[in-house]
Amino acid sequence: MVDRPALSKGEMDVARALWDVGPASVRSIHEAVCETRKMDFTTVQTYLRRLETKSYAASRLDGRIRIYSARAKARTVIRDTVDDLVQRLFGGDSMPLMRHLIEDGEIGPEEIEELRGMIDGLAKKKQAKEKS
Amino acid sequence: MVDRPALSKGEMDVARALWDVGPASVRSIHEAVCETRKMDFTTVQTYLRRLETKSYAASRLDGRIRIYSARAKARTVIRDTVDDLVQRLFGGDSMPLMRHLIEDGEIGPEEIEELRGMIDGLAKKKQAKEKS
DNA sequence: GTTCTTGACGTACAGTCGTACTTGGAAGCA
DNA sequence: TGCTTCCAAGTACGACTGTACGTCAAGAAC
Repeated sequence: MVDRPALSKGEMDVARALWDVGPASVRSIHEAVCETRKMDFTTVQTYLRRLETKSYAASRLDGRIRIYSARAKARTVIRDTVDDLVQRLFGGDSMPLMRHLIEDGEIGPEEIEELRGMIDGLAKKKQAKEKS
Repeated sequence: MVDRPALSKGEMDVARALWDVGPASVRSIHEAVCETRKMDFTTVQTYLRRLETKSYAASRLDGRIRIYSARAKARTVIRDTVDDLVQRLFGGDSMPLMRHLIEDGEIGPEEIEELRGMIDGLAKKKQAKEKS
């Protein structure tokens, strides 16, 4: 895959809105962004342009309206971003982050169950691999 | 507590080294940084100066050697950084991040046990709170 | 006491980021 | 058809980042 320059914070906010609302006009994306955070329309426009030059987004003109769509998958970007953070903050070991999330995060009872499930699943997968 | 401007990536690399080696000369910190990543001596110096103006570090002269020490606790910085990321990437919900870490991260058998323990602990704490 | 080494400190400088304002054309409406 | 509104596109610009280089003085070595 392409190796894209990392996203800045502001760019990430806009990218998230873009993932949320799917291919959409600047106006819609602007509205989506503003649900979380005030930002001028033209600022969003600028960010979208930058996302495009960094190959995180693509756009086409539909009449006189420009429609932006995501080019990079959210999952990939998230992976890269998190990996980078884990690297930088903990030298690559993700356990401290996990600890932090479990101990300081707001986790409800349902989520606790989900976590248990995920961990069991992981354990099972490990065992299966070991046998083979 | 003081509200400090956020750390940039480079600053964070140096801050981590500073936390690791404790109060130390630029040279020692430089060496520590370089274990993970090549960086010029004077670059480290510049970052330390910036960390100081941002109140993440303090320094004193010991003879003609300047000794830097951390002023912000690693824990705090980590919390702020992670919270910011979670906010930006998932709108504040930390579960997706957890999912990512569990599914994509390198987690050994021991760590699986540790995670189980942490989750049990959390569940117990929740229950206790509910009763009161 | 002249040269080498080590460090602090000031300065630099291009690149990126955050945040817009401005201009000019297309569409809608009075 | 002239006025108003919407949007794209260009431009701007100070702050922050990454990455150093150059200078100057203190101490070490000879």
